[in-house]
Amino acid sequence: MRHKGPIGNQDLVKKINMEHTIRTILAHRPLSRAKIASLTGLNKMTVSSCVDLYLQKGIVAELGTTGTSRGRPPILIDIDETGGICVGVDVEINQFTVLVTDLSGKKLESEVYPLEDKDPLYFVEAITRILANLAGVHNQRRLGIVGVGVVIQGYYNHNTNIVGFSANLQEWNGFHLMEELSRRNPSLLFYVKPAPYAGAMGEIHFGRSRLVEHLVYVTSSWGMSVGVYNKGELFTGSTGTAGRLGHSTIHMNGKKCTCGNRGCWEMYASIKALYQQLEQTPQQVPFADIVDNVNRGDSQTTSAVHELGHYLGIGLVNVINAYNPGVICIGGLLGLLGQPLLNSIWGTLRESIPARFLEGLDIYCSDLGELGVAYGAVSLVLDQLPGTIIRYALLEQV
Amino acid sequence: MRHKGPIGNQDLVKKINMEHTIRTILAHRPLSRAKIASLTGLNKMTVSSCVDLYLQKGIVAELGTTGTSRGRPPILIDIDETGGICVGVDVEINQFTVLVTDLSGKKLESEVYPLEDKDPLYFVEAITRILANLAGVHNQRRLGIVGVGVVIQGYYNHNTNIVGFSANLQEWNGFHLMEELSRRNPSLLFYVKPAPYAGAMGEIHFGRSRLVEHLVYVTSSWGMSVGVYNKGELFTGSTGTAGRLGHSTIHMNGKKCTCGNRGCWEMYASIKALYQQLEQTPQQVPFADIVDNVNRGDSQTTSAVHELGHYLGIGLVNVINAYNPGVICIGGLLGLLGQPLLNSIWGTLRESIPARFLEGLDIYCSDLGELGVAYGAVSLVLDQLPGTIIRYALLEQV
DNA sequence: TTATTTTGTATAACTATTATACTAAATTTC
DNA sequence: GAAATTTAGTATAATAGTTATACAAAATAA
Repeated sequence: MRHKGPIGNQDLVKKINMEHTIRTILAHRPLSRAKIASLTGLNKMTVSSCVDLYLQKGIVAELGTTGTSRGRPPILIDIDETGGICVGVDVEINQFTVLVTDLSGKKLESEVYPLEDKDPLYFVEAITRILANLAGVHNQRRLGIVGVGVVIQGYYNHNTNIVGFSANLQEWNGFHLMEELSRRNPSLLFYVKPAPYAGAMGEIHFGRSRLVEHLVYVTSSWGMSVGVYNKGELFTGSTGTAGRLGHSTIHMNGKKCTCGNRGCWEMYASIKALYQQLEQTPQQVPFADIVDNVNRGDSQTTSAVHELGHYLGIGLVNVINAYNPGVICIGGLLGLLGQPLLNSIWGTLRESIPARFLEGLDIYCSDLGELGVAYGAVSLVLDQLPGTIIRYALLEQV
Repeated sequence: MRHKGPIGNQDLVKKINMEHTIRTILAHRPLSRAKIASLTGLNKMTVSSCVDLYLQKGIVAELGTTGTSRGRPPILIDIDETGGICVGVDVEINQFTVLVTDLSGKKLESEVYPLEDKDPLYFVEAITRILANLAGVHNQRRLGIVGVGVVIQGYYNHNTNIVGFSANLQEWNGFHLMEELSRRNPSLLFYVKPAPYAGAMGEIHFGRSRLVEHLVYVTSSWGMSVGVYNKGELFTGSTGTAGRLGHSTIHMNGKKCTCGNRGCWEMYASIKALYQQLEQTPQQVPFADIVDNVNRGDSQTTSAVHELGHYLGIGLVNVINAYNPGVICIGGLLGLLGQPLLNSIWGTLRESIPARFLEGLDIYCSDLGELGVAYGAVSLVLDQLPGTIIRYALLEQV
């Protein structure tokens, strides 16, 4: 059992510096070689050699000079964002959404497909056809499909690559999703994550939390869960179920939950709980109407949302104590409730946690909108993009 | 704001391979050069050159040959565990314990000192004298004091290096501990962590969890808190208060807590709660007597411990959902309650979490005994030992 | 005694970084 | 308007750690 991490040699050195270079370009583009050198601390020549490699492979391009300051004008380098596409797939109960972006994350197209059959193999076959079609349409792009992020209902065991437990799509339980996807699409890279994890990653790449190191993403569509982003990566726990807080106990003698436990957070603070409080169903009152009612100031809805925020706040006490995040993002349908919900949450937090533990904490509602989860799926690809690019650039032959 | 991680050059390569070498020696000592090469994947010559450097500096030594298999007998290499000392300091309310070990973590000596003055400067002056004395006593050791782990009451902000909040030693709140320690001991490396974090690290280095990747350490001496170890490092959160679960809500309309919140876990599952349940105080009945009573089967104590385990279990539901650990270790005084407590915990867990989320989970009571926290302090030093050794070995001049 | 096996070293080739010197191309100054 | 200055980028040779090859050392097996 050998010690972790690659061994040190020239290949590793090259890889590391190629990574510094591409990450810096991605973060500050467009950029001159000189600027890359000063930002990374790399030697000018090292930067030139890395950039040359990327240029050769057509991954970056020279944009020409811009004469702003004095001295020889810099040649701006930029990634060719049209050189490949990212695919994000959000699998819901009755449908799945496919979002296609360029390498900068800019949306190119999105489409919703029905999930006609709950059998996961149906999905695998369907997405395989869609991906084959996308590969054809975008075949002039040098890098093709750089990765496919798949956001699933339920948990995902990253050790076994098996769908762990999906309350909404029971047929998927125990399915070897990665294996089936990879077998049918051997040239493609897949990244599978549960929705709250992808939500967290989405906020880091597309939301208000670009440079954040510690974020917790809270989401409820019907049940509830959270995703934890910590110092550059998702906190998954040993088998991929970290953040299953919908079933954490906030009221030990409270309402009986479907999971068998009592007083689960999602019995009080989920969309499900909100509908119960309103004595309505989504069939009777679509969630958009509830949002409208809150924004209009409807008293019954407002008070229900206030109560929801109170219970959300109680659970967030536990989130804050458990993870000590710098930022909490409320996503999913919950996030659409906006400021009224936040006000209520803060009221409860201030009563429940000494102020020193709330200092600097930012809580906001996601503003990624309807495609939020699909953007989360794309962010799984973007997160690995530097590695993908480097591997391509360092290939011996094209 | 430049991208994280060092840039790639030959120095880095050397450092990486020196690290592979020393970590492999530490993990499998004693070891031949050939074995190091095969374990690490490094080239034989690379291993030879790294080992030579360590030999030159006297950090490792050749033990001579052992002719087991056929072929030329290997020369065994081992670290000189007497080449330096680790110091661990456990600061409690009225006293502090200093544990001295060799580089393998073997205890050399330990001593308890009274904390005569609550002013943190008193402690700083006292430990400075003790360290100066230790440095003198062990001055024949090449590396001297390789590090000092300090375990404090309360939290510690790793960004500001200020003691965050200490309920038991209020005088320490806001104290620049690291600065004061380093100013007086400029040649020493200090590692400061709250007790539950050090507890977790101690289990990884000294306890039953050597190769564990995901561990949560739960401790109560009076209040409660947890430390989370995740994939090689402590999970601290953004400001170092992650794991403050003693004040997480398990009963939202429950007992009023000193923190202002209601239904905090530690109102039900801490040593404090146990004494309240027993209507006793530690002055009347030392904790050791409670442990004796449980082991003797005293009915009142047994039922109180059973209840404690039930409440612990409820909070552990939240721990399991939040962190998805592979191992939970019960430490501090709580851990002394042993199997009766574990039985009660498991009873509650099985009622509260579907079995699939408990699969493979190991829960045990720490068996590190009285010096457990002090060993945790030493483990903070051992955790950084490879880095310390490498820095020393790569120094230009001695 | 010889062949084989395994350990460890010596040597030269390889390659990415790096320091130095240099060219390129702009603005500022005189 | 020419010269000086400043900044960007390249060319070249030096440096240094890994690595492949060959080889020496020291044991067992045949």
